[in-house]
Amino acid sequence: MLLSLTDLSDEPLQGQIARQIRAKILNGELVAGDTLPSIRGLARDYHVSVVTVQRGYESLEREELIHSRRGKGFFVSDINQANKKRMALKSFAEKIKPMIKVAIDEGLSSGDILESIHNILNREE
Amino acid sequence: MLLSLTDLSDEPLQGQIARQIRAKILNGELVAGDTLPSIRGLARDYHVSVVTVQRGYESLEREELIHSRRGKGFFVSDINQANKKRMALKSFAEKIKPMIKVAIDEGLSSGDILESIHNILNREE
Amino acid sequence: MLLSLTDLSDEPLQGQIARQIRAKILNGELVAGDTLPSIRGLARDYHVSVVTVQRGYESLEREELIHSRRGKGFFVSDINQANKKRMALKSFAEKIKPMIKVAIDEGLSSGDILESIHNILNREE
Amino acid sequence: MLLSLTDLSDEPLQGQIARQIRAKILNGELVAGDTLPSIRGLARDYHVSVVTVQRGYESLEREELIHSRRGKGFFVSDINQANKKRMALKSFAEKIKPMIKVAIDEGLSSGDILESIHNILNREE
DNA sequence: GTGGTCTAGACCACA
DNA sequence: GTGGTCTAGACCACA
Repeated sequence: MLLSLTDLSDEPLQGQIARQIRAKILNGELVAGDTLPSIRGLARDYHVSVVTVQRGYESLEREELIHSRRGKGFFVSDINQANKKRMALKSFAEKIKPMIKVAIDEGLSSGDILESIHNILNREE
Repeated sequence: MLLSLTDLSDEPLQGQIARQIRAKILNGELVAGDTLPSIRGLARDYHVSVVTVQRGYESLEREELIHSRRGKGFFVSDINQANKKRMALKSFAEKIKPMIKVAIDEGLSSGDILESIHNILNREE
Repeated sequence: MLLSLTDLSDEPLQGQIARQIRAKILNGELVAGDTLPSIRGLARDYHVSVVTVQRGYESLEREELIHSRRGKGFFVSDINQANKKRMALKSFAEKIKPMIKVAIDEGLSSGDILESIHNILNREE
Repeated sequence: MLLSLTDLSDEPLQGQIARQIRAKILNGELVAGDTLPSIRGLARDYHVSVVTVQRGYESLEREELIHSRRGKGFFVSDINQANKKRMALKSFAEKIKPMIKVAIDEGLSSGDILESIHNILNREE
């Protein structure tokens, strides 16, 4: 599994691990039943602590995106396509909502906000 | 000055102070030359430490939204209307960009994202 | 007497008053026996506190650049030309020395420093 | 790391810390990737408060001379040699300029000023 | 009165 | 272990 981890970012390492694996599951790169790298292997490969990987996996487990089988490792759980999209949308909306509140408090209009998002989307393409 | 501070949030108190005053300046509720509450007064009124208020004010000072006058207190700096909007838009875009990247990584389309924002804006109104 | 006082600067008001009058004495604009504005008059004209002016005058008194006559006000003291230059040079050297130490600590050479001063002098002219 | 801190000086402790570490970075004594003493370690060793060290480090962080890594500590950032010299020169010029203005106001000539600097440099060597 | 600096503790998330 | 935030006091210069 290819991850890109850096301790220069504000984002905690455990969060980077969870986020990148979560994306692979939600966008279909990883599918139900796929095995995840072992905690120790991933820790070794990326020079991070076993505890750090463990905490990343725990987040995904709590979101029911992955599950562990005793002695066998971690596996991608079975989530149907509709649910995946629903999860992605829900987590996006939850993160974005407070930022929009702040923007409105600062005097931006709905139009300003939509235009800004539009511009970002165009640049991302 | 009316603020709403809580230590139940993940957002640091100093950040809550800075954010709420920033909004009042950017949306025109506070204008150039207005005085801010004294550090000690605000600390007393909201039962937070003097240092906490000071750090909030320091952020705003670094953003050049406010400035202090020796022995007199803090004052709202002079920023023109165009600049206010530019600042609000810039900070919004900067916060929102990484979240949009994540959403795209998770398989959401531009349409999904715009629709989600649209829904949030409608509910906020 | 024309002064330029601002509370936007880092320099205290009392220091601004002392500095500007000191310059007028050392560069000959004010000469021995000249009267200084009354403390209350200066305070009124420049919208600063009487205490602030008083403290500025006290600095100059301690430097023996001015003296008060009971009930009559403040007067410029008698200092000969050579002494004026010596005083200006001494205070310049004292302020500049620690800055030069810092510059050398930061790895600048004597040449770097002299060149920088040279550039500033050219621009000031 | 060897620092010399004193509360007898007018210079704030946090400023002394920042200044001395800044010098070590700019003159090459500390290089990119070097670790700084931990905030708590330095506070203990020099009998100053954790907050004081933290504020010193914050200054250097804002100047982008150092950066922190979560749970690991502070590290010297990567600045190339040319930039180091440019930064040292710029900060020197900025501090020195107002003092030269004062000296000129007090009637000193460019020659007086250059000679004074020259004398100081000779004594420093 | 005001802001600026400082102390000596504390609790938290993260590695 | 590390940094980040916070408290409840203190003393100072300045207006």
